[in-house]
Amino acid sequence: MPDSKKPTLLLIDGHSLAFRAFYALPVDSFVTRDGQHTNAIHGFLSMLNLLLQNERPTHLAVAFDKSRVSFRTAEYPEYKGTRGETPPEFKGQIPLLQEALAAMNIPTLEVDNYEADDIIATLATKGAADGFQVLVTSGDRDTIQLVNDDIILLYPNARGVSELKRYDRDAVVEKYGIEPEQYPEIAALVGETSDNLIGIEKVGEKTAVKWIQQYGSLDNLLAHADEITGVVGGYLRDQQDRAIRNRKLNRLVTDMELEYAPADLARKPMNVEAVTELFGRLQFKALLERLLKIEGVTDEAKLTSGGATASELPPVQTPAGVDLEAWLDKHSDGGTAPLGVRVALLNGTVDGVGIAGESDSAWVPWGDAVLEAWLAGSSPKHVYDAKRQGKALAAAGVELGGVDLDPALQAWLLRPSQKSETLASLVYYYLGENLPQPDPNQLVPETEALSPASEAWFVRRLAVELAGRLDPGSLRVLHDIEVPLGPVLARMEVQGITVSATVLSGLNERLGTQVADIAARAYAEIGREVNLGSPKQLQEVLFDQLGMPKTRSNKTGFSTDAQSLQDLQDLHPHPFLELLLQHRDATKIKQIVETLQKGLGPDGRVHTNYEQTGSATGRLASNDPNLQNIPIKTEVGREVRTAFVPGEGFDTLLTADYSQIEMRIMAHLSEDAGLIEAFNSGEDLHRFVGARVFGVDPADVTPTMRTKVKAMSYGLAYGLSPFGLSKQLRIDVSEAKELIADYLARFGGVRDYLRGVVEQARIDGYTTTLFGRRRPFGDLTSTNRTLRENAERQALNSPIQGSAADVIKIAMLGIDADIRERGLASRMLLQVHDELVLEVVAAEVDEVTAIVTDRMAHAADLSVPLDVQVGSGPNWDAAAH
DNA sequence: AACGGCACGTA
DNA sequence: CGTACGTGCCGTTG
Repeated sequence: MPDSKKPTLLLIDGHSLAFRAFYALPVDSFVTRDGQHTNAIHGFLSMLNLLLQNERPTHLAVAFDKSRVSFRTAEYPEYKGTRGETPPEFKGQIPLLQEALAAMNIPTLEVDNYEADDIIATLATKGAADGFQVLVTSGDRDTIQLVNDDIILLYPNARGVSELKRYDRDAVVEKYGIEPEQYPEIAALVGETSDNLIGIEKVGEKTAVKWIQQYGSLDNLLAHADEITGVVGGYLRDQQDRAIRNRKLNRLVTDMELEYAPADLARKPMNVEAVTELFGRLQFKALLERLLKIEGVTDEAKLTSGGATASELPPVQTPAGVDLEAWLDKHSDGGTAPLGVRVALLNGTVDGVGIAGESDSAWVPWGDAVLEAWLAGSSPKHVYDAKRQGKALAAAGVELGGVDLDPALQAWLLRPSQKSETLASLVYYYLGENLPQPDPNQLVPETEALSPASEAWFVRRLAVELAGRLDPGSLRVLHDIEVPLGPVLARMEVQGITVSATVLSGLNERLGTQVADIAARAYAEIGREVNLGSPKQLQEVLFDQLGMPKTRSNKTGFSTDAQSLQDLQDLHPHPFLELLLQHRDATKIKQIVETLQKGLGPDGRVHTNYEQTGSATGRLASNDPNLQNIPIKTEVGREVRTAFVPGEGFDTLLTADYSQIEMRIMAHLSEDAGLIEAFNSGEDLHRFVGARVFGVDPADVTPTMRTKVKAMSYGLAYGLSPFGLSKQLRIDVSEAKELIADYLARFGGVRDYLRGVVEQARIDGYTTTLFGRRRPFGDLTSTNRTLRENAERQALNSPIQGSAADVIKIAMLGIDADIRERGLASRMLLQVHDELVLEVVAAEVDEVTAIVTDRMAHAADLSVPLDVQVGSGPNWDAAAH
């Protein structure tokens, strides 16, 4: 056991241990759903877990080789030359491992031109000198040379990484018969196959040890080389250059310049949220639990409250009235410098507001007129999740004004694929500090919640930090689109949309009897009652009882999705299949109806929540309830839409949608002459494209041709494959392939553009929309095909979907501004990606139609017109044209 | 009670 | 083996 009086520094060779783990664990047993191999990561982290548990290091770091070249390969190009290509399954695992270590808050080091062992040697030597008990974990024998009274080597045995052999000085002497410092001399004489270092012929470990024991060192041995008798003596004299070269190469560097000193490597609490997220992605469930247990974490709050806040918090002042006015003026530099703002809620109502400048903070209880005026005014403010905070203030009667930066939006623009993060996790991630939080499960919290004033101070710091990390394009999107959109969305949410409870309950009742009726008939067909909603029970019915051919397989057996059932209907017709499909349709719509009923507020309206940071492309997401997936495709589905009606005091619902906005954006981005002409010609798009693809007159494009071309056009922007297209159109793969080839040949600009998007993204590491919104991609260079191709399709789609999202958001800003400026009563209620729904008073229909059409059509200046379809009616279904 | 998997609604 | 979402149910797990 380590010396208990000394701090313990654990140093790990990341590559060497990960590589050992890779070979110790079966590749195929550790693969995520996405096809990412994880055996090396899993093995490494298991080992790390054991080490943390058994050795209880106080300080910890992991070193990696930066690349395969180092000063050693520069000196001797054959160094490690026998090592083959890195196995493709291993390659992507190192970055993920590093990500895991980062989430666990374990420092990793890598330095150009040096190997991990040099970093370890430097830190170990320094650590020993600084009074640490040092533990080195490496699978490289060269590290034996580091062992001394303060440094112990933990070396993996043949069984992989689950057991580590402990080498202190005595153990080395016992095993090799020499002192640790002498080990590299032995190795130099014998040679090291794995490093491609050839030793002296006929000299093995026995001989080398004997010589070194006798002469004390390699230098002394060579000085007395003429004393060695026999054939080996001759070899030694002839080949001594090899030994000298080997000794030079296997000497570890102990005086590197490093960014960390041993004392900087003190263990820090891990970022539980990031670890949980990543381990979830890697599907390491048991490992996560073990890790949390070792860390002594039962939940996140405990951990974050355990960590100290590194910064000195500014004192919390409590100015009021005129003092507050002076305070605000002073700390905002006369209203020019933004202040951090944090609204504190107590039981859902505003309790007060924390405000902070660079080094001062204030708590102002609610009810101060100066505060309210300042919040409503245009003095610049940094507010985390301004939409939510603004809604809380609005409920208390104050419209939040002057929002300058919002860290929630900034963090999303920086990493749009990340699930939205809490203020605490952002503080942790970007400022490296802990935001103390009380444990919500404790009645008497161990940790006091941080004052809203201090939270505001963190918000301001975060905003500034994140602004510094955003590129100019993203900043433009932030300032011109996302920040101003917040209050627009907040108003839409608060307003909600009236839904007729009568229509819903009538529909629900009808669907209820329909579902029961279909179920009864289905049971009759198979002679028993099963749960038609259970894929597992359906599999029994279809494949065992009815003996139908097997469909495509999934994790729990064979698929029973609609496509598979359709296919079965062709291969093995049975009335049960049709009934099952009908049952699915009816229950699905019934579910949606019931969700809407539950969402109906006392005001008779449904208030969705728009997740502004909910998508990776820039789209909005809607939840609680989701109003972006209300049925439209079927007759009954559309009945749901008839329940959406204008509210009290309004006369009609107005819908406005972009027709083929993604294709138009593709036409613009690709500058394809044919596609641009298609949109400028005024001809039906699919007819025009069909004529080109099939080489006929537009008038001669048959419905089949049009269907094919339409599917093709929509699929293009998603990275559609011949296989996928063939399945959708129920045609041969060869025909699909031909269709794609013909299409791309006729629209070469599109082909070049799509190819170019992916290539550029591979180079840049991100894609960009029309307005500068970025989406980073890591897997475009992955050697894992599944991962890479997924990333390619996402990269293909992101600028198109994302630009469309930009466009409609800009239109929404314009519409909202116009309506408010003109003091109209009509209001914008819903956004469904390419469609807006407004409720309008009769007298304003023409004016609102004009505003909406104009703002939508002119939201972006493209090389093709943006066509907007507007309709109005007594309900959402009727309003759609 | 929480979670993964499936299925399916929208653009 | 087509992008982007959210929701509900089932069945398993704790």
